[in-house]
Amino acid sequence: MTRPRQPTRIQARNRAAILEAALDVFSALGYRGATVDRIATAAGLSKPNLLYYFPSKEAIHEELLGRLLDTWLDPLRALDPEGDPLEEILAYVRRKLEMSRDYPRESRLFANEIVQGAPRIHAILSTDLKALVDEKAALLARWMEEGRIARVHPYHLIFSIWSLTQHYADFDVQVRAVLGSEDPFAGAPEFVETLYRRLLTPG
Amino acid sequence: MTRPRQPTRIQARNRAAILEAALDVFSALGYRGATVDRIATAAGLSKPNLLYYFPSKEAIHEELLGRLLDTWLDPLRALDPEGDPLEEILAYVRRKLEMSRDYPRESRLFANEIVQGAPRIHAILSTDLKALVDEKAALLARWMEEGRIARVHPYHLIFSIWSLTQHYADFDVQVRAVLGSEDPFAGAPEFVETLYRRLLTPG
DNA sequence: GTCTATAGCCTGATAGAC
DNA sequence: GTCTATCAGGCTATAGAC
Repeated sequence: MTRPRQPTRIQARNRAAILEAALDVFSALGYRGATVDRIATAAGLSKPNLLYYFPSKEAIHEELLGRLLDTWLDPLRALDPEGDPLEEILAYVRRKLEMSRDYPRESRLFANEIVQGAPRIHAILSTDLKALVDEKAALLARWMEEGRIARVHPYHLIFSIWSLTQHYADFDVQVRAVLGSEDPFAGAPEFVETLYRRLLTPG
Repeated sequence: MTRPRQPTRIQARNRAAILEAALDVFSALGYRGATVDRIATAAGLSKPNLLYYFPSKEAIHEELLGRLLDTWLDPLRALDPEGDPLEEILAYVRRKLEMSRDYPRESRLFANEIVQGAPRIHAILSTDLKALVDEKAALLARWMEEGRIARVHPYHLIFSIWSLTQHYADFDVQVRAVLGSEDPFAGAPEFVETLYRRLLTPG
């Protein structure tokens, strides 16, 4: 009853375990700091066994990045031209903040990659990502021209949302060191909502 | 005419060259990605010769971090209780943005360290950095109570300044990939100034 | 599919001549 | 002070038994 073409349940489970473990290790130590042995142990496998499922450390990293980039940009894609401008933007900000809270490893995986010059995803950034941002920046500019939100540089507006929200994931250690016992995600949502309301309310 | 206690000119020059080269390499590749050989070559020295000046790769990294952290926090220290609140904050924001433009390597050195959990400077973050931020957050809170700037969470206000300004250095590749040929630092100062004016103007 | 053993490379650091 | 040569350890990846 072996199925030679379709991945077996064991294969699917092991590949998933490897990717989960790799996300843990890559996001915490960066590409160079992560070792195959460490990922394998975290996934409950031996090192050669891990390399039976993926041809190389590089391949695991690539698959992780590609697979997660899409999800990561979903909230921006969801920015709806038909919705209320300010509410759409605030929903985007909120969603991004929730992702920093709930998926900090994903955020740090990208942060690690980009701080070091994005050697593996640079092509995607200047094609797919640029195209998406161009589209949404045009939408923001239209809303501004219609007077429905205040006029600011649309690209820098998007950058500000990225940086403000991802900061809580990427610089988590620093934020917590400064705040002490206070939970960062207690005050953050109210702060960013206030910020974007005041920045974008027309008039 | 050798001076056994005082560093000679050659020593001083070589140590400086090593630190300069190390900043280049560490900030671009992270601690693990940087190799002693690469730093040595960039400094115009052989690997053993570099290790004549510094006992280890770790020692170079530590000296860099310690030496730069102070400079990095100077703009926050300069926040003047006697000045005009909004203008003081805007000056701080502007100075931070200039540092991202003029010293992006320093920003990325810290970003690399912090994203990976700040293993080497965590103690400093929760003592010195926390103390400084506590002091300045108290100042901000006082200004808010006096009604001289609008009321927001002072710590998150500081985090927002850090993240917004350093984003242009740390995520430089992404920002440039999205903007294409447009210079990020053309639109950024006006954007952040508008943002903080609208956020903090009382009323 | 999973293991032990190991090849082969790279890296941090040292030895020792000059 | 600076070099060449080299060691010792850690790493990715593979070989080959089961």
